Amino acid sequence: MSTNAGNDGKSPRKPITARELARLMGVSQSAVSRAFTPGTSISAELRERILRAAEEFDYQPNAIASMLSTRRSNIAGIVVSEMQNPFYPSLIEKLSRELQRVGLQSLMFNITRGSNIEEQLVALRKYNVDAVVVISATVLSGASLRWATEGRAAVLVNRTIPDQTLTSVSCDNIEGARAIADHFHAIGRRNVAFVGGLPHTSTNLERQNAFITRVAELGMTLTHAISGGEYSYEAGYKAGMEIGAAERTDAAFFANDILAIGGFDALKDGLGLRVPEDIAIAGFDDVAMTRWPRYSLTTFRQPVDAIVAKTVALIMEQLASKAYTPTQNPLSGELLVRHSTLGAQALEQIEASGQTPASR
Amino acid sequence: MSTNAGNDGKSPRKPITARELARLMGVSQSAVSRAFTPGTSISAELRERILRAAEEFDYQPNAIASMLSTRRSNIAGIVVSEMQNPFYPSLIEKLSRELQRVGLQSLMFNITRGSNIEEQLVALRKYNVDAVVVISATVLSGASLRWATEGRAAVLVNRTIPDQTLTSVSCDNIEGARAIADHFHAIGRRNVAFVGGLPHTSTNLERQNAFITRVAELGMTLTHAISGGEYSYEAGYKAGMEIGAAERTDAAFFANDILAIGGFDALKDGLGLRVPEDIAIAGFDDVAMTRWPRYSLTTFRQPVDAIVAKTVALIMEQLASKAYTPTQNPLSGELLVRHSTLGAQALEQIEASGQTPASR
DNA sequence: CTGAAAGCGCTTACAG
DNA sequence: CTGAAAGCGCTTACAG
Repeated sequence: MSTNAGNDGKSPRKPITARELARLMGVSQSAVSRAFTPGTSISAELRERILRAAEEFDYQPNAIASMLSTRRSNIAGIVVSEMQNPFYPSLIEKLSRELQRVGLQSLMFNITRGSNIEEQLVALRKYNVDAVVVISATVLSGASLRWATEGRAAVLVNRTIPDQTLTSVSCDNIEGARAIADHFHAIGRRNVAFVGGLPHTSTNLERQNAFITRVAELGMTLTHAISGGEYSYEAGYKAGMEIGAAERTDAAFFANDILAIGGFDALKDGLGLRVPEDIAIAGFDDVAMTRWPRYSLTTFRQPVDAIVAKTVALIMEQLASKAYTPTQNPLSGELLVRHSTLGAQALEQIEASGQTPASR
Repeated sequence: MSTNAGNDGKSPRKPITARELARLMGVSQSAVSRAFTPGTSISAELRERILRAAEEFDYQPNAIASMLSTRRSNIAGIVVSEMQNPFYPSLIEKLSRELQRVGLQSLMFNITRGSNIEEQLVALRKYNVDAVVVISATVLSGASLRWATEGRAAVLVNRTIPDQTLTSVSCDNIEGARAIADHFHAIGRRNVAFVGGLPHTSTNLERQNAFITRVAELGMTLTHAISGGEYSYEAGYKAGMEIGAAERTDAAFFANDILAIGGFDALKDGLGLRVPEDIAIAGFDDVAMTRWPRYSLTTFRQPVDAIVAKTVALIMEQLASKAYTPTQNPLSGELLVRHSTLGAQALEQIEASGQTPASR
């Protein structure tokens, strides 16, 4: 790091190149390049000398040039859309951190709904990203996804495409939704409701189908199956008002935590019901808000760290091999039982007997 | 978009280059390049012909090569750190959208606290980003920021460095904190508390100083000045318990909404106080949660759209001129009075008389 | 281990 | 308006 007196913003000073550094040192430009590339044939001594000089002259290899030579950009494109759900920012942050660790910088591609989506995806190809991670339940068709990711490592996170021609990693939604249904049954509830989020997304469909199926298997009654239309507090609130108005439902599963929290407020504050005595409420994801004492929401925790780790591992694998077979990777989560489905006393009993998931 | 039968993931097929397309068409490679560069001298007819052929052969200019030639990456690095605060994901999303609109793709750099920060910043230089936007209250020193942004357009969002040698755009924290103090005074409160977040950050310091100063000017008593240590629900909750225990305070200003919501829950649920009758609560930012009926939190709205627009405008300006003078750009926000400081009746009265900010 | 040279795929003066 | 050619700053066979 060198100071640069007189630089008032934009650089008047061009960074030094490998060739210039080489000339300065009386070595070849190839040597400079090799000094910065691990595993190349260069004596430890020369490398040392070059790295020291580089430090002194503030030289750094130009990544753009090296991308052009190697046809490797070391960039991962992360395709995201709606970030309303607090689950995603934290997932993205962890993912980008892990990618950075294996040498991939994250280029974010924000897909705006509505506008021409394919046009937005061309950037992925233009920038020659080595890998793409699609974290987005949005309206991208399987065809455009295949086109955009063609020739590069690609993983879909928390979404799948029907023909499964692309690798995906996700929370096991079926396991989760069944666990919630089982839990409702175990605490004696028999009239249950389901509230969905963004229709036509795989997360939503899987949670809905698995829940409804399990409810039937257990002989419980499905009082409502409402589509919120989106994963939002407002949609959850509205659905909560609808469910509470009918007075029969004693447990409600919302397809994600934000919906559930909206529903919670509607049922408790909006309608004056007691949670969980009158109605038990469960969500999905385990976002930070669920742990607020006010909510203490029972939810199914998505295994975020495992999702991130698996995603990165699959990317590296694909990057290393020329041909691979797409795989689907549902990862196990964990049911977290909290106050919104169990009163404090019941929770304590269960915890004391050590037979249930922690409530943290 | 062409199908590519037999591609099972990684491409066996190299994308076509400008030279190949040129040969195919019997034109020069320069012509192909010009066809894709607006404002270059090429006949409309030739351009048309080339663009059609490009479509047919699925040709797209290689952005990496063009970066090397033009020494323009068309990439903006966005330096972010903690995304706990829901204010930031939405800011980042909008920013990246707007940057995309002016032709800059966003490369996200996640700075992890603790680990070597300068090392993390070298990527900004290696990737030759044209612009950098630092959205982060984190521990980056002015010196490392100057080094990392040297020679490129740079804007700090919601943070400043002491010597003001870098351009910054932020919400006018002083205006906001004063407005809150004035509002507390106007509704008859006289014993007020302040709760801060991340110490040593400019947002926190400005809000704190302006609030405390204004409180003194108005002759109110400052009962507490607590540092939460971080911008989190938990810190707010803890501070709320502390403030409520003393029984004197009738209004509390939390340096951001997340803190305020934690404080709200502590004061209302934890201690059984009435909000706003016993204690009025105000936050800062206007995140979505503040509009939840449960909270209806009075807050100072950051002008997010204006912040994004100004940031992008400044970036473009810097990109266009060789030398520029760093400027500080505090942008006006808006006080949103909601139920956490005014009872429903008072709110209605005020709204009817049309003399106050909307509560939306 | 080291260097000279070709090449990655564009852009852009320079001629015509 | 169009083309031939140099050059952006690296990497990497190829010789030695």
